[in-house]
Amino acid sequence: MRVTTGSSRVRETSDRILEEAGELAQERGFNGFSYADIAAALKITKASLHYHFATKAELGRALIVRYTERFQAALDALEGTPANMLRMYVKLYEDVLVRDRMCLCGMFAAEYSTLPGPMRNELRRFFDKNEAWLARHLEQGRANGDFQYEGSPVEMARMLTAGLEGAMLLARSFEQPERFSATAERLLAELAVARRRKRS
Amino acid sequence: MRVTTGSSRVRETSDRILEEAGELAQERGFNGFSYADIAAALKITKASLHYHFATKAELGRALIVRYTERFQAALDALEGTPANMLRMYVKLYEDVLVRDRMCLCGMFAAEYSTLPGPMRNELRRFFDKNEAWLARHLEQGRANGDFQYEGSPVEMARMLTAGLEGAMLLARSFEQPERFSATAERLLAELAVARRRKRS
DNA sequence: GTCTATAACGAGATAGAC
DNA sequence: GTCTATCTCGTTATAGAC
Repeated sequence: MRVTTGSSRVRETSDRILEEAGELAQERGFNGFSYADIAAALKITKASLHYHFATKAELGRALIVRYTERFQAALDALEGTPANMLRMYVKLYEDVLVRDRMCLCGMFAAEYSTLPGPMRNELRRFFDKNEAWLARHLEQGRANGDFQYEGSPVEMARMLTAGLEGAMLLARSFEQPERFSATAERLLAELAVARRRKRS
Repeated sequence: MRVTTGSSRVRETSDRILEEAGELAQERGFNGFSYADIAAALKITKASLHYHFATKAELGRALIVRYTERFQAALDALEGTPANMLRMYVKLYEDVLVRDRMCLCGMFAAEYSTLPGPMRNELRRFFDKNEAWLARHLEQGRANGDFQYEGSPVEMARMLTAGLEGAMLLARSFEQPERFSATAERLLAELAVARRRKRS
């Protein structure tokens, strides 16, 4: 069994496949890229791809698992007050968008009805993890005075996720990443973060 | 030239094509259905479809135009106070979702990078019209006391659209339409509608 | 306006040599 | 683990008869 660290210089082929497929999926969606696209980019054959990921459904599932792991790792690395952590959370989305990509899972969510079952389940796990992280910090933020809002933290977490995913969708359609930032700011303002900042 | 009214009993073939294609597109996306699907549903041949819509890009564009017209007509039919009109606006989205469909344009927005140019332009027109309607009534609502919010009506309109489109995406992925309603309620609450209702 | 027939291509996937 | 070669099927689109 090989040790796989994030800093390994020579990447396994399967890693390079996931990397390339991930980029294509975030740009065009699961139904918007093919094995031929990946093969051309990596200069290997389609047959070789099938050695690593027998079916596209399997590849798709691996993409979500990997994306979820990385996202979770990024969240775990965040530190600071709840208000600042929320700002950094939004920044994670922005970093994706400026590269002309969508959140992988937001993309797949749109294609939900055409996705194979295993991918659907993995997709929900991503959003569940997101919701849990957000709800936790929204709750802490309300407790320590960073936030002021009505309703449950979970409800608010779902509103934020919906707003951010939707804003990415629209910003991309207008090819104006600024639109995302503007809407994200307003969403955070609803938590009374910005509102209190203006009054301080 | 034939008069086309909404109540005509015998529909033109091109109308029936748009109807069926529209349903397929709202369920599976533009890249998720084929001429074969439409042909099978309408029991005509693929070749006949091409007589009415020479290319799929043309069909796609017609779908957006039609959807935009119908949506605009539905908006124009709304009456009442700004607060009530907003509630009915949300209801329009809900009606789509309970039939296991997405907003056609929210769906296409996700596929934006794979859409032909003419479809992209038409897509933006839909969202522009939406934004204009929302901004107008958000402004009136703030003037007459229905709403309380900071920032410009356009900013708020964009936040609402993003939130509603995103909420549809997520509700469908969890196969829980209630999720949409809950998030929509919270979004409206941010306009201080529900908040004041609770306190009255 | 609808049909049959078919072209031309790209998709996911497999067999089997190296 | 990667290759060549091939299969099978689905896709958009067209030609031409009726």
